[in-house]
Amino acid sequence: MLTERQLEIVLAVVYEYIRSGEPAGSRTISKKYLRGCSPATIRNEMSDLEELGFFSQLHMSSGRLPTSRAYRVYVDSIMQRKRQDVSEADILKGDIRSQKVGIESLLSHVTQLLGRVTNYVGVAAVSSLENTEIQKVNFIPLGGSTALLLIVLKGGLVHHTNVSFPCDMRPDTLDELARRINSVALGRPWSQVRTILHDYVVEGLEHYSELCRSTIAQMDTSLREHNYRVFIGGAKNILSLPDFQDIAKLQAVLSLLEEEKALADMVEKCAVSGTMSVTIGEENQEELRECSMVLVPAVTSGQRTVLGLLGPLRMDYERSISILESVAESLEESL
Amino acid sequence: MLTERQLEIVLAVVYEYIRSGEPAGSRTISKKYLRGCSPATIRNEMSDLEELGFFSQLHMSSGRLPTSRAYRVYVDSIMQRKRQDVSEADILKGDIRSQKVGIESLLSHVTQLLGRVTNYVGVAAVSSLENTEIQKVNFIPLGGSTALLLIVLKGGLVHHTNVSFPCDMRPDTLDELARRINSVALGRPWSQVRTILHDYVVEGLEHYSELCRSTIAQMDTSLREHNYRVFIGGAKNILSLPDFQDIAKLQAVLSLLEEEKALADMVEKCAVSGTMSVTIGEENQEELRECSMVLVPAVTSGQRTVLGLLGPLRMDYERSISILESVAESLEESL
DNA sequence: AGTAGCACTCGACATCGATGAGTGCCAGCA
DNA sequence: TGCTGGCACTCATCGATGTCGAGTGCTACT
Repeated sequence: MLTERQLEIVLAVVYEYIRSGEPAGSRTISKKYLRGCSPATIRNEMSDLEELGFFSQLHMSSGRLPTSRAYRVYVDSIMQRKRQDVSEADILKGDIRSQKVGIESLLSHVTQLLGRVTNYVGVAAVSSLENTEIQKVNFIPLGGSTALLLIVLKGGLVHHTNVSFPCDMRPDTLDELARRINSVALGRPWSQVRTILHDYVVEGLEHYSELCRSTIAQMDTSLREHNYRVFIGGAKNILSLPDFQDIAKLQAVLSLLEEEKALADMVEKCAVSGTMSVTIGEENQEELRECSMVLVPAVTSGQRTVLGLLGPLRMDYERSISILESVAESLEESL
Repeated sequence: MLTERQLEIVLAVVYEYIRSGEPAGSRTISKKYLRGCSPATIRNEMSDLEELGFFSQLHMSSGRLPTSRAYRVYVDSIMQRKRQDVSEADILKGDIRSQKVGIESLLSHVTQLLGRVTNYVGVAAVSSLENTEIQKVNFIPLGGSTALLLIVLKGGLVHHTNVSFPCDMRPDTLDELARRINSVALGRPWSQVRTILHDYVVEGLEHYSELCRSTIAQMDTSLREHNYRVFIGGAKNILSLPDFQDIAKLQAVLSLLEEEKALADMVEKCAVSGTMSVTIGEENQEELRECSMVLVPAVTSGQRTVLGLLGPLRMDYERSISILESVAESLEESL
């Protein structure tokens, strides 16, 4: 669809814009990247490419700004090239290996690290339930007909939520309920436990079956809302980027970062696909129109973990991807 | 120290600045607040007050900006006046009462609510340990010589941390250890448990005494770092305030919000004093030079809870205080 | 098809003057 | 002594104006 030369021009414009932060004109492209063509030729091609939706202009007679579509071409081309490792990778790995205090503080630390070295926003998420083996379920009576439900997952992740029962529960009733749920849940992921417990009535004891089902329903709604635990590190970093000097853009990004749900959705997609994902500008939802998000999955003892970087459209995709991959790698070693 | 008239002028300048966002000049003050005095008189007084450190000028011949010192006088004067309730208080109370899903999500919801109605940053913190009765202690083996330590506090707050032992532990050894710690800890706050378990050796069984002490030490360091669980809501709000159009200021605030430790320190002071605290501009640490923080303690079944608002120097102290107090009140009812 | 040249557009930047809010100071008045 | 009016001065803001340079579109030429 694109000629060889058109492709080169798109890549050059994107590259130059990422490098310098300023829209590239035909002269620059001709001098720096396509010495064989005169500026006038480039101009004609650029004009065509603008019609095709790869470039936009701030005003008649400014250089060309790449659109999301151009970035997409650029990123795809990066992905095909053999990736070289970043020199700083080793330092990062050392830093991560020296931390070993449980998955949650580790991930929180990693997001801050990612944010610091890239100057973008570091993101990490771990699936708190759906596909991770359950290690223990426990009820702590809170008085009256409510109790605290604790679920410990295999990697050491703890999920807790308040549940209420149709009637007051004595502590030993709760213990018995926990024992029954444990006998089913142990070593199984939630997705299985849910269906098994739903049919628990076959076991006989009507009373507990009923309680189990009600509890399961409450757990389920709570967990659907918080299926991923999301960590964010270094949101302040993007303030220093020239791309976010505009307060309105900042506001959009920050409001997204406070909406755990939206982030969880993006993470979910990456986790199920199991491959790196780069979503650029308009490919994202509303608030992230001006941003790109790079996400890489990490395989950690059965838990779905995802690391990511949120940066401006003109983020350094090549470096971001390298860093994320090497951090994900050392995370996998650590867990 | 200040004459009656000087005090009036200070209050008027602060009030006018909070209201309009622009430095007030002598003419305005004379016309709006001190009709009895001519602008010239006000000028002379203002000049004196500037020397005394209550005002500063952006440039020779701009109106006077109140300094932290002037805000302090203003806030002290507000506190003495009888406080009238805000009309929106009822709505807030209704909103809070309708939520009842455990302390953590409640606080998280409250911070967002505070942020939304005031356009400042809502803050909430709850002391996770030191002075709250412990309800249950539990170990979950994580394989090898490490385990997950779960501590459930009276209000339903869960604290968990990874602990490691000098040797591999069998699950039943861990259970026995938990049983022993529970027998001491149940119904007591951590501050007591710490000293009791430290002397646990008298009980006899050397092995467990040693394990207890080692565990205690690890819990202690972990808890010293995370003694308060801090919630933040609506950081995006301050972006729309004219006071934070300057990116540098924003950066300072955001970097503080990411530092849980610093916030915890402020909260701690408020919690132990048990009274409302307003810290203004320079009274705060470095990053908050341009901000004020209002904190109110809430008494919730033995747990130290603190609610707060972080806003610009010229925040509406009167309204902020009223809102915080009524929210704190309904929080106390809810728990 | 590719190139060179030329006119045109538009943002960035500096300059200039007018305006208006606000100050400091001084002399006069109760 | 304390207050007031008057006056000169300062400084930010705003709009008009002009210049500069980067970059384009178009046309004619090879």
